[in-house]
Amino acid sequence: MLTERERNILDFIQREQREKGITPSTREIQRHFGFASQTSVMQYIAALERKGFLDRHARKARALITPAMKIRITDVPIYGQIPAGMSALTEQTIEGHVSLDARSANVSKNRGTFALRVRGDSMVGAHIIDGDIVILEDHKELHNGNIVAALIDGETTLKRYVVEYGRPYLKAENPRYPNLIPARELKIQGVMVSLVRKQERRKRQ
Amino acid sequence: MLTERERNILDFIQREQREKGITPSTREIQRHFGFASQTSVMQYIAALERKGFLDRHARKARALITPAMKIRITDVPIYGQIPAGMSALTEQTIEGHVSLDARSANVSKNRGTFALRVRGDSMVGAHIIDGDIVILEDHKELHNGNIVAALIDGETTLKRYVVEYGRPYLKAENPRYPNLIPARELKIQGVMVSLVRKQERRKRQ
DNA sequence: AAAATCACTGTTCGTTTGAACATATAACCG
DNA sequence: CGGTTATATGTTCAAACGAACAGTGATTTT
Repeated sequence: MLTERERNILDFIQREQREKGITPSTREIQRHFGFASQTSVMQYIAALERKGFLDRHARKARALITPAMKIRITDVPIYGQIPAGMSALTEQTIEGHVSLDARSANVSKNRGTFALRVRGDSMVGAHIIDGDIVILEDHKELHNGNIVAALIDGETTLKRYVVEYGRPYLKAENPRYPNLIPARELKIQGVMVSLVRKQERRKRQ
Repeated sequence: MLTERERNILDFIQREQREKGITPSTREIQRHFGFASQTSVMQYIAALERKGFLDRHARKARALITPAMKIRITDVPIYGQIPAGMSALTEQTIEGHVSLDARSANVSKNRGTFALRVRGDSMVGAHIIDGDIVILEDHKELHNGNIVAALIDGETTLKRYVVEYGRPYLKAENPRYPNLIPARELKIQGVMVSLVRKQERRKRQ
């Protein structure tokens, strides 16, 4: 699959990355192997990329990516409270981040993925408790029975989206909370795709 | 230790590295934060380096190194069923992996961290349901009330560890399941530290 | 025998990138 | 009030870097 030279160059790139933390530039590779021309390296890199052993960002410096580091980790921002309209989401309102691999979080790429820290116990019936981090996606097809983050009176709440007799409403999964029937329009901010719970040490809940 | 701006910039660098595989250039950071001058970024990077939150190779492109990067994401193996004794954990019994950052998963370094896919509804009272992935740690101090994975009759079960009148037993968080009082010894395989739930699309649960 | 692949050289181009310098403002501290 | 720190702006420079083009020669494949 790979020629010896290609193998050596790939090894060098990976070793450099492990040891130095950054991938070598084409000229560093050139120097290490004693090439008189940098073009040689360009050709090897192109070959490695074509064969799928290397990924890269074109026209950027030190932008080689070795397959070892290609674990698909998604970085999801956690919002304490989502202000009116998804457009207003800025760095300022971010409480923190959760990072987890796309598969376990069941997130798709290129969808607006965000997270909310759950407050209160209005969703205990769906086994979502206070302090949980719920991961949601914008631009996702909304189905009956999905758990959603919705904007009600300028506040974001987590509820189950239910359509009954053709009319949608928001259902709390706790008998102590009322269902919300939208007066005019229902602003859905995201559909729940997964949940992360950090277990507290002492407290029993 | 760090100012808010410094923190934000460090976060951005780490996030970019995880998502794109390469660290951002100073001008990319500049653009992201809307600085009019690239010098601003240089100052922040110098500050972060001075304070020990960032390492770098001077005069090289994209040569920022985030020391935290290397430890942040933990790769946790998911076991379908843990066979007798932790020593017997092999690759064969691994169902998959979850990767998430140590902070959100609240895992410590150098502890045996592993995950279990929950089967059945014996822990619904603790809001842990069928299909959930529970992340546990071996070698963790065991406290009264912790949720643990324990080995009972060659089978691994998830239960709450309760000590009453000086005697430990395993409590199911579902009235339909009996508590387990250990006959001889209680083999605790891990203490729950966090939970990941993948929300199913159609099914309402 | 022609075509393709492998393994290079030498040179040029233009962008990307880190670095430096001078300057400014607002907040806080003693 | 002066000194320090945090937070910037605007400009310039040189080095680093990826990319492209036009070749050469040896080996292997068709």
